[in-house]
Amino acid sequence: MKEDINTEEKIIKAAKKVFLRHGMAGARMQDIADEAGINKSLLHYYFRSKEKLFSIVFQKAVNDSIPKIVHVFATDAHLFDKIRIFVREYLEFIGNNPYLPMFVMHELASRPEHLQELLDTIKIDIDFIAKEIQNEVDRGNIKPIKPVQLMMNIISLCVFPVIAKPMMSKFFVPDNQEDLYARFLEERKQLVADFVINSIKN
Amino acid sequence: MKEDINTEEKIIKAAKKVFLRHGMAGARMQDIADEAGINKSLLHYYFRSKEKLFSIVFQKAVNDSIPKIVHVFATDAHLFDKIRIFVREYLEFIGNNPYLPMFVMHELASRPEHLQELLDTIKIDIDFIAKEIQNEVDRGNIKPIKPVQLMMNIISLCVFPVIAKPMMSKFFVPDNQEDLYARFLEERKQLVADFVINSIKN
DNA sequence: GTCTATATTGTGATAGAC
DNA sequence: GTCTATCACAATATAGAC
Repeated sequence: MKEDINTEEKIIKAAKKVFLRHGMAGARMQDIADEAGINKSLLHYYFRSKEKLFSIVFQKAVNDSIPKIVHVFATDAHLFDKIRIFVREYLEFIGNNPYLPMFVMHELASRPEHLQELLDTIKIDIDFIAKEIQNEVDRGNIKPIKPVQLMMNIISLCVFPVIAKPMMSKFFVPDNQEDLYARFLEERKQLVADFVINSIKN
Repeated sequence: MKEDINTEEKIIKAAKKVFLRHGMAGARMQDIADEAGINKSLLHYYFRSKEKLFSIVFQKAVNDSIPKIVHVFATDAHLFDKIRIFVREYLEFIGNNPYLPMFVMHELASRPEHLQELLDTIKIDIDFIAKEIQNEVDRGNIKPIKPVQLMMNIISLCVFPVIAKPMMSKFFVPDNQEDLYARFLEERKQLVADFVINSIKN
């Protein structure tokens, strides 16, 4: 059974769920306690304050989501294959964590001064990806495009449709059917890579 | 001078600024009053409650942002030209209202039950755009793609880089220079349309 | 470690003078 | 219409028993 995990882990898991759905300002310590099945004061016993608890969740969220971008590109496959694998894996990951990107971006936009330092602890190297793309351009293997722009395009095509679901499903899916949007996203695991590769191949 | 506008307008303008940055839960009535240069109780005199004031701002935000998507496509230009014009105009619009898309999406994700009814008042017809794209596919003028997927791709490529700025600028722009990201976005007014058209043209 | 009870503060909302 | 003063309650945080 899952009841065996210790209280600290239970709290963090509950806090993650509540913070990701409602953000720092919208989250309630009572809701986190309820979700964890414990008393409110225990939250303060384990973590001094709401802010401290939030920091841990936020840090975890960033650590979980950002590095996912890189590891596929550290292989020696062909660029197009890397793009295909990345899109499939990243869409899978976001599909399982749909609130994560919006949470991080909303908090960063809402109070950048509090959170910039937390971002600064992240070490991530995208230069080697940029260099690989630039090489392909220089060799004439793909159409000219700035590496960062291509990277941004790929990430945009993956992330946006997931975070925009509540807005878009009304207009894009007849009768607002839940599972239809899920299928719409599923289709994109193949479609997005094709779309990108079509655009840059010579 | 701008001081001539009446108090009601001043309040709505201030409320928009504060709500868009911090969301419903993060916004403070005191901050809205300060921003409008008036007293806190005046807010309740003009608008009964925070929730009421929020509804007005949210409704305006949706009305402002969604219909922008459509009007370009109601002309009789070539599809590729429509895409070029749309991308340029929409990126210009979002550039001037960078907090708007995130605000709407965060609120919708955070408390869909409260806001779905506000969304329902929006009447918008994207069917004629879908039909036009489908026609181009059927005639073999562009590569096969589902119209809604193409539309989603275009919107993703426009919106995401703007709302993700606080997260992405750290990794995509050396030394986190403010104006460099602005130039990065400026480039996309040309690049995004090229990227899309390259991908679908036969 | 976990609970109940309580203190403290923040914030939306109202009353009433002008 | 606009202000000052105040209320009422929600939410974070702490004290102290067990």
